[in-house]
Amino acid sequence: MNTDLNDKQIEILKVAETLFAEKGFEGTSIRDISKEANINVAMVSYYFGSKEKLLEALILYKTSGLKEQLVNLIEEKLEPVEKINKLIELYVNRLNCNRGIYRVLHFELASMKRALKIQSLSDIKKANLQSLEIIVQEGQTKGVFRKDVIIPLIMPTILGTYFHFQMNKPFFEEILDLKTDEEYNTYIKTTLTMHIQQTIKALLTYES
Amino acid sequence: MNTDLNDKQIEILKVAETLFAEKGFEGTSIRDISKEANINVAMVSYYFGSKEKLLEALILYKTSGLKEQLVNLIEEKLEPVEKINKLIELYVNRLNCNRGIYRVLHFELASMKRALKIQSLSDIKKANLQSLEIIVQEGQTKGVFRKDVIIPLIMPTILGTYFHFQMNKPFFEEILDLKTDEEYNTYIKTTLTMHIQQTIKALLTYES
DNA sequence: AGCAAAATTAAACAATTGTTTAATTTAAAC
DNA sequence: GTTTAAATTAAACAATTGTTTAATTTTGCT
Repeated sequence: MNTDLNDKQIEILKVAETLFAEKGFEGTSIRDISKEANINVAMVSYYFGSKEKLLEALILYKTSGLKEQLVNLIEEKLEPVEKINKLIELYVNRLNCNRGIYRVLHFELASMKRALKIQSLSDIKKANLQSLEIIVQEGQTKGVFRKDVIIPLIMPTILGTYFHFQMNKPFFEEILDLKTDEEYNTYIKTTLTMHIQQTIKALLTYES
Repeated sequence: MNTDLNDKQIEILKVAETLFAEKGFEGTSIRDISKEANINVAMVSYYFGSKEKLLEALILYKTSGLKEQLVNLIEEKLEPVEKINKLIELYVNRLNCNRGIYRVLHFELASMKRALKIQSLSDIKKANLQSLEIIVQEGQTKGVFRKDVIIPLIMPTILGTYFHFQMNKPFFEEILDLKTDEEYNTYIKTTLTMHIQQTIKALLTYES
Protein backbone atom coordinates (compact mmCIF):
# COMPACT_ATOMS: atom_id res chain seq x y z
CA MET A 1 0.00 0.00 0.00
CA ASN A 2 1.47 3.31 -1.13
CA THR A 3 0.86 5.76 1.68
CA ASP A 4 3.10 8.61 0.58
CA LEU A 5 1.10 10.90 -1.62
CA ASN A 6 2.47 13.76 -3.67
CA ASP A 7 0.91 17.20 -3.78
CA LYS A 8 -1.12 16.42 -6.87
CA GLN A 9 -2.61 13.33 -5.32
CA ILE A 10 -3.54 15.19 -2.17
CA GLU A 11 -5.12 17.92 -4.27
CA ILE A 12 -7.22 15.28 -6.01
CA LEU A 13 -8.24 13.73 -2.70
CA LYS A 14 -9.35 17.08 -1.35
CA VAL A 15 -11.48 17.79 -4.39
CA ALA A 16 -12.91 14.28 -4.24
CA GLU A 17 -13.81 14.71 -0.60
CA THR A 18 -15.63 17.95 -1.27
CA LEU A 19 -17.63 16.46 -4.13
CA PHE A 20 -18.39 13.24 -2.25
CA ALA A 21 -19.71 15.40 0.55
CA GLU A 22 -21.98 17.24 -1.84
CA LYS A 23 -23.17 14.49 -4.13
CA GLY A 24 -22.11 11.19 -2.65
CA PHE A 25 -19.71 8.64 -4.06
CA GLU A 26 -21.91 7.21 -6.78
CA GLY A 27 -23.23 10.66 -7.59
CA THR A 28 -19.74 11.98 -8.28
CA SER A 29 -18.05 11.08 -11.54
CA ILE A 30 -14.34 11.03 -12.19
CA ARG A 31 -14.96 13.73 -14.74
CA ASP A 32 -16.54 15.90 -12.04
CA ILE A 33 -13.43 15.48 -9.95
CA SER A 34 -11.00 16.08 -12.80
CA LYS A 35 -12.88 19.17 -13.92
CA GLU A 36 -12.95 20.63 -10.41
CA ALA A 37 -9.28 19.85 -9.90
CA ASN A 38 -8.29 21.13 -13.35
CA ILE A 39 -6.66 17.89 -14.38
CA ASN A 40 -7.22 15.34 -17.09
CA VAL A 41 -9.68 12.51 -16.51
CA ALA A 42 -6.96 9.96 -16.97
CA MET A 43 -4.93 11.33 -14.09
CA VAL A 44 -7.20 9.78 -11.49
CA SER A 45 -6.72 6.32 -12.94
CA TYR A 46 -3.07 7.08 -13.45
CA TYR A 47 -2.48 8.01 -9.83
CA PHE A 48 -4.94 5.78 -8.00
CA GLY A 49 -5.80 2.99 -10.43
CA SER A 50 -9.55 3.27 -10.17
CA LYS A 51 -12.36 5.19 -8.59
CA GLU A 52 -12.66 2.67 -5.79
CA LYS A 53 -8.94 2.81 -5.13
CA LEU A 54 -9.27 6.58 -4.97
CA LEU A 55 -11.93 6.17 -2.31
CA GLU A 56 -9.74 3.72 -0.45
CA ALA A 57 -6.85 6.15 -0.51
CA LEU A 58 -9.14 8.92 0.71
CA ILE A 59 -10.40 6.83 3.59
CA LEU A 60 -6.93 5.87 4.68
CA TYR A 61 -5.77 9.45 4.32
CA LYS A 62 -8.62 10.79 6.40
CA THR A 63 -9.01 8.21 9.13
CA SER A 64 -5.37 8.17 10.10
CA GLY A 65 -4.81 9.48 13.57
CA LEU A 66 -8.24 8.69 14.99
CA LYS A 67 -7.12 5.57 16.79
CA GLU A 68 -4.26 7.44 18.39
CA GLN A 69 -6.61 10.15 19.60
CA LEU A 70 -8.83 7.54 21.19
CA VAL A 71 -5.97 5.81 22.95
CA ASN A 72 -4.77 9.13 24.34
CA LEU A 73 -8.28 9.84 25.59
CA ILE A 74 -8.54 6.50 27.35
CA GLU A 75 -5.29 7.08 29.18
CA GLU A 76 -6.30 10.51 30.43
CA LYS A 77 -7.09 10.84 34.10
CA LEU A 78 -10.72 11.80 33.97
CA GLU A 79 -14.04 10.77 35.45
CA PRO A 80 -15.88 8.26 33.23
CA VAL A 81 -18.62 10.78 32.45
CA GLU A 82 -16.05 13.31 31.40
CA LYS A 83 -14.32 10.76 29.23
CA ILE A 84 -17.56 9.94 27.49
CA ASN A 85 -18.23 13.61 26.94
CA LYS A 86 -14.80 14.08 25.47
CA LEU A 87 -15.23 11.03 23.29
CA ILE A 88 -18.50 12.38 21.91
CA GLU A 89 -17.00 15.78 21.31
CA LEU A 90 -14.07 14.16 19.55
CA TYR A 91 -16.34 12.10 17.34
CA VAL A 92 -18.74 14.85 16.39
CA ASN A 93 -15.93 17.22 15.63
CA ARG A 94 -14.09 14.67 13.55
CA LEU A 95 -17.19 13.59 11.71
CA ASN A 96 -18.11 17.17 11.00
CA CYS A 97 -14.68 18.14 9.74
CA ASN A 98 -14.54 15.11 7.47
CA ARG A 99 -18.21 14.76 6.74
CA GLY A 100 -17.65 14.02 3.08
CA ILE A 101 -15.67 10.89 3.63
CA TYR A 102 -17.50 9.70 6.73
CA ARG A 103 -20.80 9.85 4.98
CA VAL A 104 -19.50 7.58 2.28
CA LEU A 105 -17.79 5.42 4.84
CA HIS A 106 -20.77 4.85 7.06
CA PHE A 107 -23.63 4.74 4.60
CA GLU A 108 -22.85 4.36 0.92
CA LEU A 109 -20.21 1.77 1.53
CA ALA A 110 -22.71 -0.63 3.02
CA SER A 111 -24.65 -0.77 -0.21
CA MET A 112 -21.91 -0.87 -2.77
CA LYS A 113 -22.38 -3.47 -5.45
CA ARG A 114 -18.94 -4.92 -5.23
CA ALA A 115 -18.04 -4.51 -1.62
CA LEU A 116 -14.92 -2.52 -1.09
CA LYS A 117 -12.18 -4.66 0.26
CA ILE A 118 -10.65 -2.45 2.84
CA GLN A 119 -9.65 -4.69 5.66
CA SER A 120 -8.77 -1.71 7.75
CA LEU A 121 -12.32 -0.44 7.55
CA SER A 122 -13.97 -3.04 9.70
CA ASP A 123 -10.93 -2.86 11.92
CA ILE A 124 -11.40 0.85 12.43
CA LYS A 125 -14.99 0.33 13.51
CA LYS A 126 -14.03 -2.44 15.87
CA ALA A 127 -11.26 -0.38 17.39
CA ASN A 128 -13.67 2.51 17.89
CA LEU A 129 -16.14 0.23 19.58
CA GLN A 130 -13.45 -1.19 21.82
CA SER A 131 -12.38 2.24 22.98
CA LEU A 132 -15.94 3.02 23.96
CA GLU A 133 -16.22 -0.36 25.66
CA ILE A 134 -13.17 0.30 27.79
CA ILE A 135 -14.46 3.64 28.97
CA VAL A 136 -17.95 2.37 29.75
CA GLN A 137 -16.68 -0.70 31.58
CA GLU A 138 -14.38 1.54 33.58
CA GLY A 139 -17.40 3.53 34.65
CA GLN A 140 -19.32 0.38 35.44
CA THR A 141 -16.67 -1.02 37.76
CA LYS A 142 -16.49 2.36 39.45
CA GLY A 143 -20.21 2.07 40.02
CA VAL A 144 -21.20 5.27 38.25
CA PHE A 145 -22.61 3.62 35.11
CA ARG A 146 -25.53 1.24 34.79
CA LYS A 147 -24.62 -2.30 33.90
CA ASP A 148 -27.61 -3.20 31.75
CA VAL A 149 -26.78 -1.06 28.72
CA ILE A 150 -25.84 -2.76 25.49
CA ILE A 151 -22.57 -1.08 24.73
CA PRO A 152 -22.43 -1.79 20.96
CA LEU A 153 -25.73 0.08 20.59
CA ILE A 154 -24.35 3.27 22.08
CA MET A 155 -22.32 3.89 18.96
CA PRO A 156 -25.35 3.98 16.65
CA THR A 157 -26.96 6.48 18.98
CA ILE A 158 -23.96 8.79 18.97
CA LEU A 159 -23.09 8.52 15.30
CA GLY A 160 -26.65 8.03 14.10
CA THR A 161 -27.85 11.20 15.79
CA TYR A 162 -25.12 13.21 14.14
CA PHE A 163 -25.59 11.65 10.72
CA HIS A 164 -29.32 12.03 10.76
CA PHE A 165 -28.93 15.66 11.64
CA GLN A 166 -26.39 16.19 8.90
CA MET A 167 -28.31 14.22 6.28
CA ASN A 168 -31.49 16.20 6.86
CA LYS A 169 -29.71 19.51 6.83
CA PRO A 170 -32.31 21.42 4.77
CA PHE A 171 -35.06 20.31 7.12
CA PHE A 172 -33.28 21.29 10.32
CA GLU A 173 -32.03 24.53 8.84
CA GLU A 174 -35.64 25.48 8.43
CA ILE A 175 -36.90 24.12 11.73
CA LEU A 176 -34.12 25.63 13.83
CA ASP A 177 -33.78 28.78 11.75
CA LEU A 178 -30.11 28.28 10.96
CA LYS A 179 -29.45 30.52 8.01
CA THR A 180 -25.84 29.89 7.07
CA ASP A 181 -23.49 26.91 6.93
CA GLU A 182 -21.48 28.69 9.59
CA GLU A 183 -24.50 28.78 11.90
CA TYR A 184 -25.24 25.15 11.16
CA ASN A 185 -21.74 24.00 12.01
CA THR A 186 -21.71 26.06 15.17
CA TYR A 187 -24.99 24.48 16.18
CA ILE A 188 -23.48 21.04 15.65
CA LYS A 189 -20.37 21.82 17.66
CA THR A 190 -22.31 23.27 20.56
CA THR A 191 -25.97 22.34 20.88
CA LEU A 192 -26.05 19.02 19.04
CA THR A 193 -22.89 17.83 20.75
CA MET A 194 -24.41 18.77 24.08
CA HIS A 195 -27.61 16.96 23.24
CA ILE A 196 -25.75 13.76 22.46
CA GLN A 197 -23.65 14.07 25.60
CA GLN A 198 -26.76 14.66 27.65
CA THR A 199 -28.47 11.67 26.05
CA ILE A 200 -25.64 9.21 26.58
CA LYS A 201 -24.98 10.44 30.10
CA ALA A 202 -28.64 9.95 30.95
CA LEU A 203 -28.63 6.50 29.41
CA LEU A 204 -25.58 5.46 31.37
CA THR A 205 -26.43 6.98 34.73
CA TYR A 206 -30.17 7.31 35.25
CA GLU A 207 -31.97 5.41 38.02
CA SER A 208 -35.00 3.47 36.81
CA MET B 1 -51.70 13.26 -8.80
CA ASN B 2 -52.84 9.78 -9.73
CA THR B 3 -53.14 7.86 -6.50
CA ASP B 4 -55.03 4.81 -7.69
CA LEU B 5 -52.55 2.22 -8.81
CA ASN B 6 -53.33 -0.99 -10.63
CA ASP B 7 -51.88 -4.36 -9.69
CA LYS B 8 -49.04 -4.08 -12.16
CA GLN B 9 -47.98 -0.71 -10.83
CA ILE B 10 -48.05 -1.99 -7.27
CA GLU B 11 -45.98 -4.97 -8.31
CA ILE B 12 -43.43 -2.63 -9.81
CA LEU B 13 -43.37 -0.50 -6.67
CA LYS B 14 -42.76 -3.54 -4.50
CA VAL B 15 -39.87 -4.70 -6.63
CA ALA B 16 -38.46 -1.19 -6.67
CA GLU B 17 -38.67 -0.97 -2.91
CA THR B 18 -36.80 -4.23 -2.46
CA LEU B 19 -34.04 -3.19 -4.83
CA PHE B 20 -33.76 0.32 -3.39
CA ALA B 21 -33.38 -1.31 0.01
CA GLU B 22 -30.55 -3.46 -1.27
CA LYS B 23 -28.69 -1.11 -3.55
CA GLY B 24 -30.06 2.36 -3.02
CA PHE B 25 -31.86 4.58 -5.48
CA GLU B 26 -28.95 5.59 -7.65
CA GLY B 27 -27.55 2.09 -7.45
CA THR B 28 -30.70 0.56 -8.88
CA SER B 29 -31.35 0.85 -12.60
CA ILE B 30 -34.70 0.69 -14.30
CA ARG B 31 -33.45 -2.40 -16.04
CA ASP B 32 -32.76 -4.01 -12.68
CA ILE B 33 -36.34 -3.33 -11.68
CA SER B 34 -37.85 -4.49 -14.93
CA LYS B 35 -35.80 -7.67 -14.91
CA GLU B 36 -36.77 -8.50 -11.35
CA ALA B 37 -40.41 -7.75 -12.06
CA ASN B 38 -40.38 -9.63 -15.38
CA ILE B 39 -41.57 -6.67 -17.38
CA ASN B 40 -40.19 -4.59 -20.21
CA VAL B 41 -37.94 -1.65 -19.45
CA ALA B 42 -40.36 0.72 -21.10
CA MET B 43 -43.15 -0.19 -18.71
CA VAL B 44 -41.71 1.86 -15.88
CA SER B 45 -41.65 4.99 -17.99
CA TYR B 46 -45.03 4.06 -19.39
CA TYR B 47 -46.65 3.75 -15.99
CA PHE B 48 -44.78 6.32 -13.95
CA GLY B 49 -43.19 8.67 -16.47
CA SER B 50 -39.68 8.56 -15.10
CA LYS B 51 -37.49 7.00 -12.45
CA GLU B 52 -37.97 9.97 -10.16
CA LYS B 53 -41.72 9.86 -10.61
CA LEU B 54 -41.55 6.20 -9.71
CA LEU B 55 -39.77 7.12 -6.50
CA GLU B 56 -42.34 9.80 -5.79
CA ALA B 57 -45.16 7.30 -6.27
CA LEU B 58 -43.39 4.84 -4.01
CA ILE B 59 -42.97 7.41 -1.27
CA LEU B 60 -46.60 8.45 -1.41
CA TYR B 61 -47.69 4.82 -1.49
CA LYS B 62 -45.58 3.90 1.50
CA THR B 63 -45.96 6.88 3.78
CA SER B 64 -49.73 6.95 3.66
CA GLY B 65 -51.30 6.10 6.97
CA LEU B 66 -48.42 7.14 9.21
CA LYS B 67 -49.94 10.46 10.18
CA GLU B 68 -53.17 8.74 11.14
CA GLN B 69 -51.33 6.27 13.32
CA LEU B 70 -49.59 9.11 15.13
CA VAL B 71 -52.82 11.00 15.74
CA ASN B 72 -54.41 7.87 17.15
CA LEU B 73 -51.44 7.39 19.44
CA ILE B 74 -51.63 10.94 20.75
CA GLU B 75 -55.27 10.54 21.64
CA GLU B 76 -54.73 7.33 23.57
CA LYS B 77 -55.02 7.51 27.33
CA LEU B 78 -51.51 6.59 28.36
CA GLU B 79 -48.77 7.87 30.59
CA PRO B 80 -46.30 10.10 28.66
CA VAL B 81 -43.51 7.57 29.04
CA GLU B 82 -45.72 4.85 27.64
CA LYS B 83 -46.70 7.07 24.75
CA ILE B 84 -43.09 7.73 23.92
CA ASN B 85 -42.36 4.03 24.08
CA LYS B 86 -45.23 3.29 21.76
CA LEU B 87 -44.15 6.04 19.42
CA ILE B 88 -40.65 4.61 19.23
CA GLU B 89 -41.97 1.12 18.66
CA LEU B 90 -44.27 2.43 15.95
CA TYR B 91 -41.41 4.23 14.23
CA VAL B 92 -38.89 1.42 14.39
CA ASN B 93 -41.43 -1.09 13.19
CA ARG B 94 -42.53 1.12 10.34
CA LEU B 95 -39.00 2.01 9.34
CA ASN B 96 -37.99 -1.61 9.41
CA CYS B 97 -40.94 -2.80 7.37
CA ASN B 98 -40.37 -0.09 4.79
CA ARG B 99 -36.65 0.22 5.11
CA GLY B 100 -36.11 0.45 1.38
CA ILE B 101 -38.09 3.58 0.91
CA TYR B 102 -37.21 5.22 4.19
CA ARG B 103 -33.56 4.90 3.52
CA VAL B 104 -33.96 6.70 0.24
CA LEU B 105 -36.29 9.18 1.86
CA HIS B 106 -34.04 10.13 4.74
CA PHE B 107 -30.62 9.92 3.20
CA GLU B 108 -30.28 9.71 -0.54
CA LEU B 109 -32.90 12.33 -1.13
CA ALA B 110 -30.84 14.96 0.60
CA SER B 111 -28.08 14.61 -1.95
CA MET B 112 -29.99 14.25 -5.17
CA LYS B 113 -28.72 16.39 -7.97
CA ARG B 114 -32.08 17.74 -8.96
CA ALA B 115 -33.98 17.87 -5.72
CA LEU B 116 -37.22 15.96 -5.78
CA LYS B 117 -40.12 18.29 -5.54
CA ILE B 118 -42.41 16.48 -3.19
CA GLN B 119 -44.06 19.12 -1.11
CA SER B 120 -45.60 16.49 1.09
CA LEU B 121 -42.16 15.24 2.07
CA SER B 122 -41.16 18.14 4.23
CA ASP B 123 -44.72 18.20 5.50
CA ILE B 124 -44.49 14.60 6.63
CA LYS B 125 -41.35 15.33 8.60
CA LYS B 126 -42.91 18.37 10.20
CA ALA B 127 -46.05 16.47 11.13
CA ASN B 128 -43.92 13.74 12.69
CA LEU B 129 -42.00 16.27 14.71
CA GLN B 130 -45.19 17.93 15.87
CA SER B 131 -46.61 14.66 17.12
CA LEU B 132 -43.50 14.09 19.18
CA GLU B 133 -43.64 17.66 20.41
CA ILE B 134 -47.19 17.23 21.67
CA ILE B 135 -46.36 14.10 23.60
CA VAL B 136 -43.21 15.53 25.16
CA GLN B 137 -44.89 18.79 26.14
CA GLU B 138 -47.70 16.78 27.68
CA GLY B 139 -45.16 15.00 29.82
CA GLN B 140 -43.47 18.26 30.70
CA THR B 141 -46.65 19.89 31.96
CA LYS B 142 -47.37 16.76 33.97
CA GLY B 143 -43.96 17.21 35.55
CA VAL B 144 -42.55 13.83 34.54
CA PHE B 145 -40.29 15.08 31.74
CA ARG B 146 -37.35 17.45 31.96
CA LYS B 147 -37.88 20.83 30.38
CA ASP B 148 -34.39 21.48 29.09
CA VAL B 149 -34.39 18.96 26.27
CA ILE B 150 -34.32 20.19 22.70
CA ILE B 151 -37.28 18.39 21.25
CA PRO B 152 -36.33 18.58 17.56
CA LEU B 153 -33.10 16.75 18.39
CA ILE B 154 -34.91 13.75 19.82
CA MET B 155 -35.98 12.68 16.37
CA PRO B 156 -32.43 12.34 15.03
CA THR B 157 -31.58 10.21 18.06
CA ILE B 158 -34.50 7.86 17.48
CA LEU B 159 -34.28 7.62 13.73
CA GLY B 160 -30.52 8.01 13.55
CA THR B 161 -29.92 5.13 15.91
CA TYR B 162 -32.11 2.86 13.84
CA PHE B 163 -30.66 3.95 10.52
CA HIS B 164 -27.09 3.66 11.65
CA PHE B 165 -27.78 0.17 12.88
CA GLN B 166 -29.44 -0.76 9.62
CA MET B 167 -26.82 0.87 7.42
CA ASN B 168 -23.99 -0.94 9.13
CA LYS B 169 -25.73 -4.27 9.04
CA PRO B 170 -22.71 -6.37 8.07
CA PHE B 171 -20.72 -4.91 10.93
CA PHE B 172 -23.35 -5.49 13.60
CA GLU B 173 -24.19 -8.93 12.26
CA GLU B 174 -20.63 -9.85 13.02
CA ILE B 175 -20.34 -8.04 16.33
CA LEU B 176 -23.63 -9.31 17.73
CA ASP B 177 -23.41 -12.72 16.09
CA LEU B 178 -26.70 -12.40 14.22
CA LYS B 179 -26.54 -15.02 11.52
CA THR B 180 -29.73 -14.58 9.52
CA ASP B 181 -31.87 -11.71 8.34
CA GLU B 182 -34.59 -13.14 10.53
CA GLU B 183 -32.36 -12.87 13.59
CA TYR B 184 -31.37 -9.37 12.61
CA ASN B 185 -34.95 -8.18 12.28
CA THR B 186 -35.91 -9.80 15.54
CA TYR B 187 -33.03 -8.06 17.22
CA ILE B 188 -34.25 -4.75 15.84
CA LYS B 189 -37.82 -5.30 16.97
CA THR B 190 -36.80 -6.30 20.48
CA THR B 191 -33.38 -5.27 21.67
CA LEU B 192 -32.72 -2.24 19.52
CA THR B 193 -36.21 -0.89 20.08
CA MET B 194 -35.74 -1.35 23.81
CA HIS B 195 -32.38 0.38 23.68
CA ILE B 196 -33.88 3.42 21.98
CA GLN B 197 -36.79 3.50 24.41
CA GLN B 198 -34.39 3.26 27.31
CA THR B 199 -32.26 6.03 25.88
CA ILE B 200 -35.08 8.48 25.26
CA LYS B 201 -36.73 7.70 28.57
CA ALA B 202 -33.44 8.38 30.35
CA LEU B 203 -32.94 11.59 28.43
CA LEU B 204 -36.42 12.82 29.30
CA THR B 205 -36.57 11.78 32.93
CA TYR B 206 -33.15 11.59 34.51
CA GLU B 207 -32.14 13.86 37.39
CA SER B 208 -28.88 15.66 36.86
C1' DA C 1 -66.35 -10.22 -35.63
C1' DG C 2 -64.68 -5.60 -35.70
C1' DC C 3 -62.82 -1.74 -33.62
C1' DA C 4 -60.39 1.33 -30.49
C1' DA C 5 -57.82 1.89 -26.50
C1' DA C 6 -54.49 0.00 -23.48
C1' DA C 7 -50.63 -2.83 -22.73
C1' DT C 8 -46.37 -4.72 -24.16
C1' DT C 9 -42.45 -5.34 -26.85
C1' DA C 10 -37.78 -4.89 -29.15
C1' DA C 11 -35.00 -1.56 -30.72
C1' DA C 12 -32.80 2.59 -30.88
C1' DC C 13 -31.57 6.88 -28.75
C1' DA C 14 -28.40 10.10 -26.66
C1' DA C 15 -25.91 10.84 -22.60
C1' DT C 16 -22.79 9.44 -19.12
C1' DT C 17 -20.04 6.26 -16.87
C1' DG C 18 -15.05 4.28 -15.53
C1' DT C 19 -11.11 2.98 -17.88
C1' DT C 20 -7.45 2.43 -21.42
C1' DT C 21 -4.50 3.63 -25.19
C1' DA C 22 -1.17 5.85 -27.61
C1' DA C 23 0.88 10.07 -28.49
C1' DT C 24 2.96 14.12 -26.61
C1' DT C 25 5.01 17.13 -23.29
C1' DT C 26 7.72 17.88 -19.18
C1' DA C 27 11.28 16.81 -15.98
C1' DA C 28 15.37 14.75 -14.32
C1' DA C 29 19.76 12.35 -14.86
C1' DC C 30 23.80 11.53 -16.99
C1' DG D 1 22.53 17.76 -25.36
C1' DT D 2 20.91 13.32 -25.29
C1' DT D 3 18.42 9.93 -23.04
C1' DT D 4 15.06 8.00 -20.01
C1' DA D 5 11.31 8.11 -17.12
C1' DA D 6 7.34 10.53 -15.41
C1' DA D 7 3.51 13.38 -16.27
C1' DT D 8 -0.15 14.90 -19.11
C1' DT D 9 -3.16 14.94 -22.86
C1' DA D 10 -6.98 13.98 -26.27
C1' DA D 11 -9.27 10.36 -27.99
C1' DA D 12 -11.42 6.16 -28.03
C1' DC D 13 -13.36 2.32 -25.63
C1' DA D 14 -17.06 -0.60 -24.02
C1' DA D 15 -20.64 -0.68 -20.78
C1' DT D 16 -24.58 1.23 -18.65
C1' DT D 17 -27.80 4.68 -17.89
C1' DG D 18 -32.90 6.74 -18.41
C1' DT D 19 -35.95 7.50 -21.99
C1' DT D 20 -38.45 7.33 -26.44
C1' DT D 21 -40.21 5.40 -30.64
C1' DA D 22 -42.77 2.70 -33.45
C1' DA D 23 -44.59 -1.67 -34.13
C1' DT D 24 -47.17 -5.37 -32.19
C1' DT D 25 -50.16 -7.80 -29.07
C1' DT D 26 -53.77 -7.93 -25.79
C1' DT D 27 -57.93 -6.36 -23.91
C1' DG D 28 -62.54 -4.57 -23.51
C1' DC D 29 -66.60 -3.02 -25.71
C1' DT D 30 -70.37 -2.87 -29.12
